[in-house]
Amino acid sequence: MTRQRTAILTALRHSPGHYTADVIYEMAKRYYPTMSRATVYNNLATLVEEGALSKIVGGGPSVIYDTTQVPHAHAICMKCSRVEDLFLDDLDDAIFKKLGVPFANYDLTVKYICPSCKHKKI
Amino acid sequence: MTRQRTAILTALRHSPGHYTADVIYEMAKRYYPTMSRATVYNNLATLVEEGALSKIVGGGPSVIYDTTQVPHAHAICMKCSRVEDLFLDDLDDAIFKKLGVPFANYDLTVKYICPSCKHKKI
DNA sequence: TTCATTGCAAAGGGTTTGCAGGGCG
DNA sequence: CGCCCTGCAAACCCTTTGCAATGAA
Repeated sequence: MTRQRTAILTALRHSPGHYTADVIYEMAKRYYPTMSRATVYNNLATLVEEGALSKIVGGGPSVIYDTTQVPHAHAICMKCSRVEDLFLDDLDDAIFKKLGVPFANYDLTVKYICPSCKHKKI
Repeated sequence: MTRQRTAILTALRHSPGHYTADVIYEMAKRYYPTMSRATVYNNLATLVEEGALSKIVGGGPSVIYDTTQVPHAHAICMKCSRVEDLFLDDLDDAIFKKLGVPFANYDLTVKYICPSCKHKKI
């Protein structure tokens, strides 16, 4: 538990949400200005392994990290890239039934146009 | 409809499955040896847009393309990276009910250890 | 003819790595 | 005291891009 790691955790706890690694880097720098990018990537990887964060891939060029702890799905807007949490009931059971063996975790990302963007007709 | 594009389609039809862009590039070269990587990427993007292929992201550093046409989920082994198709019933409805608005498509990737790798205890 | 597509190579960009120095336990 | 973590920059690697030449319709 280093100071840098504490800074990352503090930043994330202070503003839960969906962020790219680079944004988290900027957020954490406010608590520990000399922090390096590599350290952020290291710690994010560890936090994902520990289950404290989840990765959202496929929503643009960079990975998005989600601070929500409960397993759930994501809906990402194809226009503004904003991520919405989506809690589906019984998905775990449904997967297990089909797969037949235990699984580590899942990534469910739904691509859509969010109401705000649809309204704007960008 | 260029010769290069025909070569890619022929290669994919000849061996349906889950491949990275690079593997598809190698496969297509057997039908059209002077094909360039950029052309493969171009055509894969077009085929995904048309719905003839689907992308699987998050299973390693490179995108995997799936020739299966019916919407479905994927289970990817964290050891050997092999992809298994997974057909879940009623997932579309469940997503729509929670989301409240129509969606373009979804990516559901389950991470697990496949029976073969579990057995090997690599 | 016309315009999208190809091919080549180089750029791009998020992420990872190598290694030396530092600090937690 | 030992060992993992940090920091910096360079390397990495898949993917995209720029632009001239090609060829499909």
